[in-house]
Amino acid sequence: MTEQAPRERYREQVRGEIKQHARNQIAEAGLPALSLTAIAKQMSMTVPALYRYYRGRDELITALIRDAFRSLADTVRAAADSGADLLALAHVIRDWAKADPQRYFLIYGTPVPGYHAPPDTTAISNEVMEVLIQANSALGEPESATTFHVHLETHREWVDSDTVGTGAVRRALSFWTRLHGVLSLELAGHFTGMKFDPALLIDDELAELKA
Amino acid sequence: MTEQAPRERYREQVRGEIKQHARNQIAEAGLPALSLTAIAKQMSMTVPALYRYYRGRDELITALIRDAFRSLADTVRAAADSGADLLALAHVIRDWAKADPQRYFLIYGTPVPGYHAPPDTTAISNEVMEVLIQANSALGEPESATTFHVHLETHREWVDSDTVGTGAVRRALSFWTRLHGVLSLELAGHFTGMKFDPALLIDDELAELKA
DNA sequence: AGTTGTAGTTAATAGCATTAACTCTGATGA
DNA sequence: TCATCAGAGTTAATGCTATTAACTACAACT
Repeated sequence: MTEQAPRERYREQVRGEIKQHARNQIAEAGLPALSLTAIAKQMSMTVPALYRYYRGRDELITALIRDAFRSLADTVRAAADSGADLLALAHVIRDWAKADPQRYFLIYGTPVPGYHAPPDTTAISNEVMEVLIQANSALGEPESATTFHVHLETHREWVDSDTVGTGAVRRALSFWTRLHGVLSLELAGHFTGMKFDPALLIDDELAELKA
Repeated sequence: MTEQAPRERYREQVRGEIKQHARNQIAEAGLPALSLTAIAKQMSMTVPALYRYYRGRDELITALIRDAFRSLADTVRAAADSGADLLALAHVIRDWAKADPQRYFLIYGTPVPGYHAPPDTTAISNEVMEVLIQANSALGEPESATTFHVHLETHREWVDSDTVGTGAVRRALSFWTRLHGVLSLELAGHFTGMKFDPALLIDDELAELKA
């Protein structure tokens, strides 16, 4: 088997370049600013040439969303594997988000009413959740069960591993929603004017999580 | 002083109609789907005629954002004035959001990098926060101060009323961020597949708030 | 060496926002 | 009452945007 790749390799190369330009545009001016025309101009190509690499604007965006999820999942898993505790994990995610806020919003921002992410993308999303649940399984189960805990007992089919306690699932959900709550408002600039440090609020919110 | 209004009244009437069509479009297909062309068609007008009423697409969006903030502030204040407790307040906000998710995202969704809301709009946003702080001042101050609490002591100039305790401010922030965390993920559909009831998660998250 | 697929082109279509220049009409002041 | 003036609405034009179709040229493979 010789190098049957040169054609395919070039293709992947160009696909990557297109995505890079797209990422830059989104990072600078948001998703609405993503323009195939602008990308083509930057690459010294004509616009229709881009259609050789992506079916259209939507497929390009979908690819970017998938990449973003992949990057987040890898980052979170790497941190968890190297023994980061929940607080450290939270700050790893925050750092990832702050490095490129629009990438975070690409994943967790305003949804487009019609749009449904392809199955492989939601699978990656679940990966993140699985890591969070695992990270939360270190702490034990609570002695007193809250209403939601009881509710979760009978609504946790979506969790892959049966071995993990419902308390861990519940804490993972708290972790995720609390972190996202602070982080998304911070990234969206809703705290500007209020001069406190969002990182400290996160610390506080997650400290209470252990209770 | 006679009826100097007919002209001005008609103007306000049309401005309202334009906004209504805009709201419908956004509710159905998101902000990117907002099209002046479509609005003009629905109103049997030509597109440039709309420019008599709004400087352009951006000013129309700004007006919608202001209206959304106004509606939320009024809703929250009304609930608070009629003696709703924190949990009830949370569900009032959730109901408001679920009635028109895209309106919620218009306010708290993905930000446009360049965009800064006009001062009068951020003022309304502060109104909401003030109500939340007041609602949280009913509960007393905690005996033990967390790190963030201490931090907040010296970073609360943005709070109008000096009489309210820092604990109330901290709880208001927790309330807001926890609610937004769950709500925005729910509205964005990130819980679909996980079959639990987000309302119960909110109850749980806010129950822990009292601690 | 000829065939075939792929990258790239040009040309065309259609939708979008925005501005300029114009017309008409209803209210207002002399 | 009539002239004026402002505002609503029009048409026309500009310049973006994405998308599709039809074509060309080249490079790989048989």
